This record gives sequence, C-alpha cells and structure tokens, in this order.
Amino acid sequence: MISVGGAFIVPLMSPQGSGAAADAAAPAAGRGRRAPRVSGEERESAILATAERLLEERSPQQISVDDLARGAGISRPSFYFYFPSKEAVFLALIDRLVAQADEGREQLLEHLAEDPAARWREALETIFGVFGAHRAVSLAGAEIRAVSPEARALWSGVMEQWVADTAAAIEAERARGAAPAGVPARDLAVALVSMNERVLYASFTGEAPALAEERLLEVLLPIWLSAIYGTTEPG
Amino acid sequence: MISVGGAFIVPLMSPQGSGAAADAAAPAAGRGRRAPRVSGEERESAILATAERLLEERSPQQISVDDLARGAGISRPSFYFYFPSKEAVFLALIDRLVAQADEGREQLLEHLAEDPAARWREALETIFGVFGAHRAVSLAGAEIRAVSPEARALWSGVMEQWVADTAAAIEAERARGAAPAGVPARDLAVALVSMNERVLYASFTGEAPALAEERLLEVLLPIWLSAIYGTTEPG
DNA sequence: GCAGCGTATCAACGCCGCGTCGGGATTGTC
DNA sequence: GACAATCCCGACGCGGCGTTGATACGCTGC
Repeated sequence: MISVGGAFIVPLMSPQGSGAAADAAAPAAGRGRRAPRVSGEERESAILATAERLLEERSPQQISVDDLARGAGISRPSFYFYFPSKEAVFLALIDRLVAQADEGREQLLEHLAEDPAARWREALETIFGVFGAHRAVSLAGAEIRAVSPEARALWSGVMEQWVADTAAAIEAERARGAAPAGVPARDLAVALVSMNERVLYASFTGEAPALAEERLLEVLLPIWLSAIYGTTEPG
Repeated sequence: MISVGGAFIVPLMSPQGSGAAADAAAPAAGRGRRAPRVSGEERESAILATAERLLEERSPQQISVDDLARGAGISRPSFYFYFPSKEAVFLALIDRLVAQADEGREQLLEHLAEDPAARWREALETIFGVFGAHRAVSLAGAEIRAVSPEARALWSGVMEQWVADTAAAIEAERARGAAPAGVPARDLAVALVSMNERVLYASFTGEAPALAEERLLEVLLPIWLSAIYGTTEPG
C-alpha cells in the first residue's frame, strides 16, 4: 500500500537501469521458483523508473498515467493498484531524493572554525551534487510544488532543515566573533538558501538569465561569504 | 482566432523580445482601425477582470475556461471568440504587469554615486512595490512559467532586463572604484535578482521558510550591498 | 427597406485524461 | 479443493478542452 501523505518507503534499488520499457510482462513460463511476490515490487519500481526516465524529456504535466502504466508494462487501471495517482509517483521520487539530500546535509557545518570558506564550499557543493545527480526529479519537484500540497510540504521540510542548519552555523560564527552581527541569522539563511534554490533551478532548465552549472559555486560562494562575514575571505 | 485584443495585445511575439509590447499605453487612442464594437471590448476586459479576481482565490490550473466565461457573462464557446485559450488570458494579465514593471525600472540606478545604499534601496523597493500590488498575478506568472513557453519567454525578458541593469550598475560602481572587483558583474546580478524573485514568491505565498513581507527590504538589501561592495555601508 | 457583411453568441460534438467498478486470472495456504 | 490474497484489465462516467455550424444582431450602402 502506498500512502502519499507521509514519507514512505521506496525501493532501495537504483531505478537507473532504464532498461526498457514494456517488457515487464515477459511470460517466462511458470518455470522456476519465486515468481510470486516479487512481481508486485518489481512493477512498482518499474513505474518509478519509467517516471524518472520520462521526466528527463517531459514535464510532469505532460506525462499521463497511461504513459507510466505502459512504461511499466501494465494497463492504466492496474497502475492504480500501485499508486493512487501519478502525483504520488512523482512524490515518491522526490521523497527518495530528499532522503538522500538529508544524509549529505548532516554535520557539514560543524567545524567551520578550522577553515570557514572551505567548509561552506563543501556544504554548497554537496547540495549541488545531490540535486545535480537527479536534476530531472529536482525540476519535477519544483514544478509540482505549485500544484500539490504534499509536494509543497515535502519541499518546505527540506528547505526548513537547510535554513535551520545554516542559521545555526551563522549564529555559531557570530558567537565566536568570526562573523559580524547583522540581520537575524535565520532571515539571512532563508534568503541565501532561496537564492541557491532559484539559481540552481534556472541553471538546470537553462532558462533565460541563468548561470552555467560549472560556475555556480564560484558565484554563489562569495555571495554567501560576504553576506555572512562581510568579506569573501573570512579568517 | 482574433489576436488577443486591442488593449494589451498579447502577441504571439517571438520569444526573446524584450518584454513585449503591451503598447496599451494609449487608452484613448486605438481609433486607428475599424470601429471596434464596444460591447466586445467590455467582454474582453470582463474576462480579464474575472481572471484577476479568481486568481486571488485559486491557482491558474484550478480556474477553468468555463469559470472565466461565466464570470464574464458568456458561454464557454464565446470565450474562444476573445481568447485562444485560458493561458492567453493569464498571459495578458502578466504582460500588463510586466509593462508596469518596466516603467518603474528605468533610470533607477543612474545616480548611484550620490548615495549608493539609498539608490539600491529605492530600486528594490520599486520592484517589490510593483509585484506586491498585483501579487495574485505575480504568483500566477511564476506558476504558469512551468507550463507555458510564452510565459517563460515573457518572464525571461523581464529578468533579463533587470539583470542587465543591475550588471551595468555594478560595473559602473567598480569603474569608479566604489566597488571591488570580483565575480563577473553579470553573474552576480543573476544570482541577486534570482534571490529576490524566489524570496518574493515565497513571501507572497507564505510557504514554509519565508520572510515576512515587511522585512524583505531590510534582509535583502544588506545582502545586495555586501555582495556588491563587500560592506553594508558603501561610501 | 433590403441585401450583405462583419460581429457576437451558443448548443452540440469529439477528444482526452482521470479515477472507479466489478469481474477474472494466478498463486499460496490450509 | 476451497479460500484468500494478490494482480490485472475492459468498460464506464466525469469533467475539461477546443471546434463546428447555425444562428442573431447590428451597421453600411444602395
């Protein structure tokens, strides 16, 4: 059963196989053992894999339930046995990505005192890395946020975490005298994290005024540093 | 068919056209062509008004052609006499807003030398003001960008303008020695303008990590200043 | 006054995507 | 061999979109 409301478990298997579609129905004759249970799980990840593959060429709105079903080798009504809606599929994909991102987030900003610039750099690099590795899903996330309350909540959660971590780090830097006082740390964090999100998004879609992906770090890092420390070369 | 109307015509302008025409500037004029049945014009603006009103309570996707038609007192097929699609209606609304914004943009950053902080402050204030005055339309714009290539092009045009203006101002400040060299001015401008857009959007929707609207300026301005001048108190 | 044209309107149609219902197949268990 | 899951799908109803074809209402000109 899939429940869309909360974080639910997603198959650990990497969906990237992108093996081809429409073949899950291979008969293979009853031969062999363990044909029974697995089939369901396989179908489920086939749907997820199809979704991720299709997202690389079209937007979520342009992908129909039928596309997903056919891609996984089942009929449209069967799709509903696995997911309550196509939105739930995208949500599952995003959920998985978010979980990955949360892992990377941990303890990145703990030893700032040693070399602030380097640590902040790593933190930004990590974020860019996670989302860059699944850009299609990242973009889908940003897009269905506008339509799905669940997606909005999920995304908010991630942003909130980053903002909290960033704000805590800024406060720590201020406490040890490395950063000057200024606007509330949390407000600063909100603005900087938002900037990253938007710039990253633009960079992925390649829309009008955007930064080249390779230059993201060298442009954004100095802005973070000067906003936080008042200089791009914090000691 | 029919082009979208005499007033804010939303031309199927080719993409990349610096923000679009919207030469609706002359309300009294427009007498040039055949006498336009007033009734028709009224209907057209009734549709636009309905759209703007409905946008204050629902997202563009949740507004159907039927809603717009009924709101303007006509049937659904009649709607198509005035606009080719509901998307075109929203586009017309955005186009109008963009035109207003373009006006405000002019010559804001010309006398930076006199009092940089104050001038930048005014520039940001102006932008926030224009979009804040029609937040429903602003939000709709951000949302249909994901779906409509025209909307994307339109928005890109606006962003491009601001980025260009901002970049030029930064370069001017660097030239007169008021701002230190650093990452390319344009890149800096892209990041800062993007930050504004995203933070403004979050603030309007009230989504998770957002800044209160009244605090936008006091948070964003210091970030702009320190990113550009390396200090929040440029001389 | 009436022919004629351009404006404005709508009932009815066809299409497509969504989600559901109810019945059927396969498999595993007692 | 009966029962229960699990899995699958044909066929339906709904709602939104955009089009067609048939009108009705001026106004213009003769």
